[in-house]
Amino acid sequence: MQLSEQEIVRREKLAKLREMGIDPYPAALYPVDHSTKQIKADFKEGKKVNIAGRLTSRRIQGKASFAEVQDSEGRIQVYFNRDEICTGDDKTLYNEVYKKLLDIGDIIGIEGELFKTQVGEMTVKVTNFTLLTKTLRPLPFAKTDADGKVYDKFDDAEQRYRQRYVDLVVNPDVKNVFVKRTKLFNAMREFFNSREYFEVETPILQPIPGGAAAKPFITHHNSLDIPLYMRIANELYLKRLIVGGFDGVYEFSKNFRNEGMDRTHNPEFTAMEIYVAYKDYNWMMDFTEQLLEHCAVAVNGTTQSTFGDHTIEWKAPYPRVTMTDAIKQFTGFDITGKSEEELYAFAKAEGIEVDNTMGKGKLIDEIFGEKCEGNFIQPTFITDYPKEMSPLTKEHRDHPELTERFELMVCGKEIANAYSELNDPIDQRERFEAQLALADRGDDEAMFIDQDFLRALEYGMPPTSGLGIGMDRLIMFLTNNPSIQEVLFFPQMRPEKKLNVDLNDDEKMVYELLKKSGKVELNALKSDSGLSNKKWDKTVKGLTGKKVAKVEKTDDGLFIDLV
RNA sequence: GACUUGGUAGCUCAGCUGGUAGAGCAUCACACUUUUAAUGUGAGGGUCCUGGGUUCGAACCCCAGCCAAGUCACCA
Repeated sequence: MQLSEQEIVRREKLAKLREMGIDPYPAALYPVDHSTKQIKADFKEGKKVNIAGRLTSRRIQGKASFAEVQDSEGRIQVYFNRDEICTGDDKTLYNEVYKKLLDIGDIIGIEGELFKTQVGEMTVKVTNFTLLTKTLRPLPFAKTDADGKVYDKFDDAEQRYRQRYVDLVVNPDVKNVFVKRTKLFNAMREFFNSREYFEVETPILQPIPGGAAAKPFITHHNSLDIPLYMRIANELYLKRLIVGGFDGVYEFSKNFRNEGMDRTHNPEFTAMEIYVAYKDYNWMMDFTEQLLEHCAVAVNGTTQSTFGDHTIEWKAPYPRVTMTDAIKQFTGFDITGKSEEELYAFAKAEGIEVDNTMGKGKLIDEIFGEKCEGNFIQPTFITDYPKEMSPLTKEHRDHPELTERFELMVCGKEIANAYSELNDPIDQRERFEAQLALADRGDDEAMFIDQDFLRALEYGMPPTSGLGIGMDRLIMFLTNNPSIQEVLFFPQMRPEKKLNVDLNDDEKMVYELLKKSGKVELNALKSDSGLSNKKWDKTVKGLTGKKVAKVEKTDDGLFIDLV
């Protein structure tokens, strides 16, 4: 393994500590009794505290030193004074251990008492300290000047995502996004639980991937010797539970879709789905806007949030616009009663990319997606989707071509999708069959037929309304992050390629020559090798870099030898 | 999948027309008892993403590839 200079220095310090009888990774608990936040909130001069955290900066001035310690809630300044820490004649703990063997990033425990410096900074005067964990790699803490300007912020997206642990340690704003994420989940649970809806878990490995139109990941179960799919949605399982007699069930479900990745799509993502018996989609719209107002306040303390240039107002109620009206509003075209041919011709004329695998529903969806979707910035319910696009949704009570479905649009993106759930088992079977016909026509996302789900419906599901919310997207809007990777702890990345430590062919050849010759003058070996200047240079650098050979400069010239 | 941009020290970045690889912070050494981007002096630290090519000579030019970000396409 190639170590940088700083890593080598830290390993040497580690060994030195052990020689001195200091365990750099002690087993015993450290009796923390204050967080940095508690100290600042309830500051009393002279109060004794025990804190623990990482050393994030140091300002050493001879016999005294200021440093900062960061725990999970923030930072506080600590003051190390040689004669306070080392009351006797032996000044080793300060001079050696603190000044020379500790590094920025190390995790230490501090026993001390509170005071304010001449400048008024709340500070812990250290009376004793304990090394709790030595860190072997330098952590890239940023520095902030008096004007609040940040220097050397660790902000390369690739490095931050690949090493999220580093990102979290050094970028408090990043950590805050994830704190808010969890607040969002907690707020939703609280909202549902207070209404006595029941949190459940349903299978992630499914024999039939249902409940959405998407490409699944496929895996294989060895004992059963069958293919299994990772779920693309949990809808059909939750509805089975409504059949089973629960009045309201919900689940935060990790879903998996084997599709493209970009700043709004990760192969695994989290949805929340809730189903409530004896309700319809009108009720669900009221419920949704109350839910989101509640969540916005729980996360940000206010009903408003900022996303890019937009200020989003989450306060209920939200406007409700039918899809037909939305299309009429933005294109002037009335889709009511139009045939597939007429819709196709209109889409074509508007310059929308369409092809003949598309049925009526998909054409309407394309027109809406192209011409309308992006215009809805403030939370808006778009209602009454075409039947063909909604195979799990009850037919609209007044318009047989439409369904009782809504999507909630925010900043031109869908964040929620809800129906009056289709509970007519015969209609449901026909809708699945229509999906099969679409699949035959070339739509590779059309749904499979889930016979067991149909059997469940045949036993009778009460009228039910269901809602799905894309949790990742919602938290993006609530934390002003345009990229899904910023709201996932560990977004999917291509694996890092491992460095090749084996010798390549040229290096092997030179290695053999060197083995025969022993220590030899550099240029002589170069001509023996027959390599070009560039290849020679690469090869020798490769060998020395891998600690196989070494180059020495003496008065007689440059020599190379095996290590 | 297409296009654009980027990949140089632990971090953030500079690097001219192709001519010995730079800065700040970090690290190391010395000084320094209330600092706060501490300060002063000195030192060390590099697979310039990888592999080819052009050239006397490549971080830089050319070709191929890898990784990422952004835009678009596809897609909830």
